[in-house]
Amino acid sequence: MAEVQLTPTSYVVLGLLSLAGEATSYDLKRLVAQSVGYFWALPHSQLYAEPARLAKGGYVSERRETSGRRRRYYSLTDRGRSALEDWAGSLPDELGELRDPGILKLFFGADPATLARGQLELHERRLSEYEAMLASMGSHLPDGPRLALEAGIGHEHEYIRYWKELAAG
Amino acid sequence: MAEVQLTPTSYVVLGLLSLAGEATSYDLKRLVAQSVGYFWALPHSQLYAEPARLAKGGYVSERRETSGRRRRYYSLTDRGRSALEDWAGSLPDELGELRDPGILKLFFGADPATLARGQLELHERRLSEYEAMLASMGSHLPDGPRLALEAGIGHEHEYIRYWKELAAG
DNA sequence: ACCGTCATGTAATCGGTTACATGATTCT
DNA sequence: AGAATCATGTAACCGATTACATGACGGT
Repeated sequence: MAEVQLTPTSYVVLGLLSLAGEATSYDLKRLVAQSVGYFWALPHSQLYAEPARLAKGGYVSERRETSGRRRRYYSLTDRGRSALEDWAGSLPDELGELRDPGILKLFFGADPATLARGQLELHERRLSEYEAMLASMGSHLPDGPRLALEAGIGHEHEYIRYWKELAAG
Repeated sequence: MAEVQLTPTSYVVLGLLSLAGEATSYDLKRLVAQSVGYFWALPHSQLYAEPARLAKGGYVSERRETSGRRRRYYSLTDRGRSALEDWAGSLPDELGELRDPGILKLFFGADPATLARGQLELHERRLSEYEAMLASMGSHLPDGPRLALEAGIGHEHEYIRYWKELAAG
């Protein structure tokens, strides 16, 4: 059982497995797209590579179909579940960064008004999507995912406030 | 002159060189720490590797001291300046992601109130830093950097509003 | 039958992170 | 003189991105 480093990607996989039970990489891909993906996306190739890595470390177990597609089904081991709980139960060591491509361009000389109008449109569209998600599934969403979605909505409001001011100027 | 892919890291380097003129990797390291670093950090090793990469692509030129420390001084070439302008002048193709470690933990089961109190403290500290920066250098900051800083401040306010609500619950 | 999209992966490359290393200054 | 920090890099590993590839299935 090799030593594998647990990255945020690892916890996304562990977390989704804890919600979904047994899942294939393709299942994970769809789950990401429908849930965390809106604020923490992963390319599907990672969802093939990462469970394999986690299996090496003993955090997940693999069961493989013997016929047909021979799909690999992954599920949490005790070790995996406990790693996930430790992680979720501890305070983050550091804050995230804004890392917004639009703000980076602004920093290095983009024209504020032009940029702002473009960004505004994108953020308004995204806010609508988030609000549609909340309206449609909000009530039967677990607390964590719902609160995370509300965080996303809050930040979209802030982006819109910000770019609107610049779009005017 | 090899084909090198221009990443956000590349544009940070190009952008800083356009502001600073000639600079060494160490100069870039200090510049990042005092400017973009607060919303888009880079490890110092990247500030050694990336200018070398950019030189291969003809975006920057290198001049090396012949005595003493034999420092490498980099500066923009015409190609580099024009790549930077093209980039800054075009609209970002896609929006950034929130990618906040705290929100990720929240999504996967962290206790909201406990987490919120921790995050709140960190964000309040960070907000103070940003406001101190704005107060001290705000007036003689170029538009781009100042607007970027204001974006950071706006998002910190939003984080504080958000976590405060959860900290109470 | 055929075509498109779904489903399921693998391979290659490369940027990024982490760790290591060491000469020069500055402070005590 | 010694310690600590500044300054300046290099090396190794590895996670992430991009591209390639192909069998299954559902609809026309």
